[in-house]
Amino acid sequence: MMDFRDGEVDLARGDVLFEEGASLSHFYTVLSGQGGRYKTLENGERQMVNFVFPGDVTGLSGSLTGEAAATVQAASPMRLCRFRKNRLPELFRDQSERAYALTYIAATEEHFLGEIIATLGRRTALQRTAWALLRIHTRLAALGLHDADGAVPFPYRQADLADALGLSVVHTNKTLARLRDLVEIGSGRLKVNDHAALAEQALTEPEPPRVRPLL
Amino acid sequence: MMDFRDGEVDLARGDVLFEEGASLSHFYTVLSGQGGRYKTLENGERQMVNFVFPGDVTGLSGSLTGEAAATVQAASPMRLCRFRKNRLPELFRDQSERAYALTYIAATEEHFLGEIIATLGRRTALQRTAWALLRIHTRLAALGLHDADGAVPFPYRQADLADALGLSVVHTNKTLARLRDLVEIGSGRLKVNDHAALAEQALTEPEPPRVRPLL
DNA sequence: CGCGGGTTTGATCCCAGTCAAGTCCCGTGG
DNA sequence: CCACGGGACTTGACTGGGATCAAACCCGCG
Repeated sequence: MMDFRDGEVDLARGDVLFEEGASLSHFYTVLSGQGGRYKTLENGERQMVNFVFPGDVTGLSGSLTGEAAATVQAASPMRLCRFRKNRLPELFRDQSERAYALTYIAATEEHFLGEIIATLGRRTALQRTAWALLRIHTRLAALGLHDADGAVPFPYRQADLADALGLSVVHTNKTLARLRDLVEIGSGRLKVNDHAALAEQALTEPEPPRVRPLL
Repeated sequence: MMDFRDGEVDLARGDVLFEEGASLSHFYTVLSGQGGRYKTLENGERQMVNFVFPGDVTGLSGSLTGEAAATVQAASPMRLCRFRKNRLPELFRDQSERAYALTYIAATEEHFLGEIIATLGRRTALQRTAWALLRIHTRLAALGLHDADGAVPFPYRQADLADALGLSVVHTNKTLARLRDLVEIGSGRLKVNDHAALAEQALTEPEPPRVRPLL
């Protein structure tokens, strides 16, 4: 019935959607493009909390708690659909299925974050890297974003990967070097040559990709 | 109006509420006691995803996605209130404010997890430890669980802390030793002697404790 | 008194961080 | 057309924080 959309937003690579600590009057779903969600520590270092892919909802928790937990930045040109925060109670009242879907998404997010925590806390650089590349590839492929040879768009720089994995850029590079015949990264694409071998490096089953329902 | 509660659950120290991977027919709120939410990796190591304190909701994401993301285990005797998963749509339909509150809680959880990720990814052992102790103390104190000298219940073992911080038990111990005049841990209690100094070690402002609304 | 779980401490090792040079690639301007 | 400059990626040498291994130690309990 009612349409809660409130316009679309276009971002260029490097544009910031919102900053950590900002109070948000909107939240968003990603229509296309990829980005990252960062926290910045006192000393200026960054930690990427998660990648932002098409279909993801972002800024919801920031809308609800009144303060964005992290900065969202585009890694490629992005297009997002915008929703007004203050119509959220209305949505919950009038469209409970959609509200349910929204909560489902938040719950799924939590699930992912748990895996990231386990990875950062307990896995070696090689395992983390293999795991992350596999996850990224699987999720994007599940969204249908792969081309004929199974390569998916990958606009991130090694520094971004390092921020995500909790590693230094130098060591990230050296680790990627060790995976070079399993994985090809270049000109904005990521291609996995040997899924099984990569999974073995990650030392964890691929665990089917859990596509999220769109809002 | 309608009451969605479906009984209470009592756990003894060490009891498992549910295991990672289980499909949950219920979710819970914690009435009293403390626990931990763990993931177990292939190699048998554990990573604590977060601590479970009174007022927390747990198992919600597991209910929604059909599979618990982690194991919840009691670190002290616990009492929980149980809710049926399959009445959730009903709740969303008939009591939108409560549904909203539930989503709010999930969002807050996400916020916390983001901080944990940043800590695991970028901070040193000393920073992590100080940060965690400070967080724990602040949250429990905000719940009113402190006694006259400001000590809060702390049923966790050093091994639990190590699992939470992504450190080895040995190194956790050595790090705690370095904090010994700032913090007293013993006989199930945690007391912070010098808040400011601890915060300095954590290298991050305490950031007021964000009490969560009960369901 | 002996046993077992948790804590403490020391010695040694190694993974990943840091520092320091390149190299490669591309866009800009002379 | 080529020289220059800057950003990302590589690679090597060295260092250090935290893991691992190995012993005690310290209870509370049967």
